[in-house]
Amino acid sequence: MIVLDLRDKRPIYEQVVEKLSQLIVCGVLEADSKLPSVRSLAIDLSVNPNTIQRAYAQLEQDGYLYTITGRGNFVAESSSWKKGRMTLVENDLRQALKEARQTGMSRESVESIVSEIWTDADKSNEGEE
Amino acid sequence: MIVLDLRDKRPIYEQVVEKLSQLIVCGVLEADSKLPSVRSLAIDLSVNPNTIQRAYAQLEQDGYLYTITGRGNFVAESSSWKKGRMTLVENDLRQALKEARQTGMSRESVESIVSEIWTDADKSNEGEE
DNA sequence: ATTAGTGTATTAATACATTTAATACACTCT
DNA sequence: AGAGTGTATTAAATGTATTAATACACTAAT
Repeated sequence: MIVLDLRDKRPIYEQVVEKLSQLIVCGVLEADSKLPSVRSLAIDLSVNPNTIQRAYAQLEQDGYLYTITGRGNFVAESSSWKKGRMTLVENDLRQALKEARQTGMSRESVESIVSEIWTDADKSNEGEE
Repeated sequence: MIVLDLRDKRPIYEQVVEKLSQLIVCGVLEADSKLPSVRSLAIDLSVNPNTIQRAYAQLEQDGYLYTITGRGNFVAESSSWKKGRMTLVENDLRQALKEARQTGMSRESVESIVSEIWTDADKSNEGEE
């Protein structure tokens, strides 16, 4: 389902959170569909169950999934994460734009990149070498 | 000269790198002007000299300053960091824009934020609560 | 030459976060 | 009852950040 990058210096649970939340935001994982169990995903990724549990706890905290004890973890509806995700994303964008301007990037260059991103059909993910 | 945020979970040396590089990029620190010595800045921030040295080493690596042994550290010319900084900033911006689109932010909303940032006179730094 | 100030390097000790490991418990479904 | 689920706890191993204490080489001023 997901693949870890061992060269990534971030904690494993953080990578799992990122990958799964992206799959949910993209719509690849439908609302109310069942996610892999803590133990099965741990085995799948060759990782300790505690690590997956931590990731799932974070994902639940952020509204990306809901838990039913004894049954499993399920993808939440977009209404649960839309708001929080939007503010996070907007803050990131503002920060990036500020630094771009501060570094001397022209507004035209920025507009060009915006056009590029919004034109490009549906390039789901970047090519990570 | 700079102030540390103890609530920030990032390493101290990383905060120092961020703050100083911003001062240099903004032009607050002129090229060839002398930076505080490793020891004096360490005392100023109530931190170990090794931590400052690590920050300075990183800043030199990134082209923000140059070192003359026995004399001190000095602010580098913009040509030294402009290129690397620009690619970093552009990558951050692309990533932020991709996530914004993915989350469902409209292009108009993005354009609005771009206008806001490029209109705003010269708000050097955000308000960090 | 001596002294003070500078960058640089090394080693040890401590603190903290991440991760693994081994359990144990409560719940759900069959 | 049994298998599968989420959850909680404790201990140990690992890696990084930081402090601490030195030591060395260079530069500038006297």
